[in-house]
Amino acid sequence: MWIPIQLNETSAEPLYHQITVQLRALIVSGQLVEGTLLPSIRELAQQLKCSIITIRRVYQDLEAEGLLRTRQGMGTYVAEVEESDRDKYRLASVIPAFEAAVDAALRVQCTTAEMESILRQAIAKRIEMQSEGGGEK
Amino acid sequence: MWIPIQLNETSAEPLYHQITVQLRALIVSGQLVEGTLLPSIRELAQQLKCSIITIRRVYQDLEAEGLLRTRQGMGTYVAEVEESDRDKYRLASVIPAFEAAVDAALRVQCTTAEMESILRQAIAKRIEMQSEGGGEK
DNA sequence: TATACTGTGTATATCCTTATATACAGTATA
DNA sequence: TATACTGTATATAAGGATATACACAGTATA
Repeated sequence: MWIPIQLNETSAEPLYHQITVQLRALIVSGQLVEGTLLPSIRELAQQLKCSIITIRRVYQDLEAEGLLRTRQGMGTYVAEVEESDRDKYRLASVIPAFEAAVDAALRVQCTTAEMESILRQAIAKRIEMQSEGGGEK
Repeated sequence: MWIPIQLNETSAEPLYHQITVQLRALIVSGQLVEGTLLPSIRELAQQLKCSIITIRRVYQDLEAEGLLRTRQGMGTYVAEVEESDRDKYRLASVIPAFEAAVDAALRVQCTTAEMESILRQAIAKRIEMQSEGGGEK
């Protein structure tokens, strides 16, 4: 089984983190449905040209978040998530990022209006980059 | 000269970074006016109970950003910033933080409306914490 | 039960970040 | 010019993050 993950070798962002973030997004957005059997750590390690221990770390981290379920000898599956918990998982990575941004803004006395304006510009910029880059990271 | 900087010893955030962020905010918000002579690296190191090299790094980083001006033997001053460049400096740390937040949000298919809602909640939460904590970090 | 898959645990190499000491160099002034 | 301040340069200690190899253990099935 092939998983759409793109690694940026030049980035300072660590391998395991790039993989975790992208795999989490695939699960939490529903692109990988509940119960799906993921590739084995050796298989995914081969696909991404990294060590199986790196993949194991990713699977472990996501299991700790409750997004994966792993059984020795059998493999790793996408966990079943309560419909009601869905948004909690979806936003678990988003909310802290926004809080950090607000912190930075408050430190330099940004007004609420300014933050909203900056947000709109950031969205515009990113949407634009997405449509340009196509499938790129 | 005393500078209002509070360090959180327990935090994982490195010393030099805590100092940089708070000093930058003091400058960029106008609480330290242009031309002000900052405490010497030895003086501030003593106040914050850290090495002079740590303070030097902070001054160097902020000088690289254009916020400080330093002269061997004389000391370190708050740089004069063009009124027109003021916002650029103010927002230099804010915009990347918002872009990172938007990236995280787009990865899990957040809508613009969702992001705006999350932003409002984050602002509410932080403002509340600020007023509770008084002068705390 | 042999085989060929799964995940697991331990031990380790490598690199980067953080923070430091200490000796050096420029500036002002008594 | 001696002194007492400024910042600077070099070298290094200590810790954590990242990534790995390799030997071990569970599961399914021919």
